Amino acid sequence: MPDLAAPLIAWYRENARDLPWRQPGFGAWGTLVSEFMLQQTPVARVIPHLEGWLQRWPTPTALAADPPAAAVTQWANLGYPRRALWLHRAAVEIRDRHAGVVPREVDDLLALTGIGDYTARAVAAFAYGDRHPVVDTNTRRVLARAVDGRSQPGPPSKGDLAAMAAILPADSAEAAIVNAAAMELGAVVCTARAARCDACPIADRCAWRAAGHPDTGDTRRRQARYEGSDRQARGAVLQALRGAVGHALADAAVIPDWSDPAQRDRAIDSLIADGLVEASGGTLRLPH
DNA sequence: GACCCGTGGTG
DNA sequence: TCACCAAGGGT
Repeated sequence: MPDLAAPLIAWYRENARDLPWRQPGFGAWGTLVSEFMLQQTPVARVIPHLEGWLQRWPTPTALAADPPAAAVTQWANLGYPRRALWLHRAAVEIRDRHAGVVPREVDDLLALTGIGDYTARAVAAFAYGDRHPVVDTNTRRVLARAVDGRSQPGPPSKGDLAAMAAILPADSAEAAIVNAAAMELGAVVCTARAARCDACPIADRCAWRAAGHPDTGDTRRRQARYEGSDRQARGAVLQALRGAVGHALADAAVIPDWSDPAQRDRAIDSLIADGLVEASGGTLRLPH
């Protein structure tokens, strides 16, 4: 396999975007919060929310001292509000199990609520500088193209970590840069729709480009339609409860005019099951 | 491994 | 317009 690390590092040093979590001394808690927010939410939408969150809760212990409702409200419209709940749970776990310090070991990070293969290694590599493969959707696409000669990656698998580990330099600081560079390249150059191969630092050693950019098919599952979905109903319920800041709402007063009453009830039940909503005495509120 | 989970920008 | 896409993770 051609050396991908060296050109990636050189390109990243010249072209990396100036993002908040890349500031020196941003800290492991800041990194952890940003990674939670970045799970399936675009960078541009995360940035405006990050500073306010960290100002309100500068440490895991500070967040853990407030009720989950505060986290879900502060989360605002970032989407997938379960992440706010899980981030709060992770903060409690960090306080109780790690004396309020974001752990450094991947296994300890993986044991926290809401942290999986990507986020655990992102924190260990970017906040603590340790040598781990970090694989997100951008990296998977870059590797699928450059190494496998495919237009899109296959389904996520454990093999993704090994594939990334195979191109990491021995030095841990350089390895962290290669991880970040692969993500960055996928985000701004080797994008899902129209790859800008003219601006790519590894175009001369890209298997996909060498093969003439074949369309090798797309195994990804189609995202379900949002309009009319249960997710939309859940979102509407939660938005109503967020607006009620703290106090409970009568069950019947929550999105009363929803076109599908059965779907409304189903949404509320599933939110209760997730722990995002509390029901008591015919009223609903965010969890305390 | 399949399916579920929000929200908004974009080509 | 509308399907696609986004620094994933839990069940």
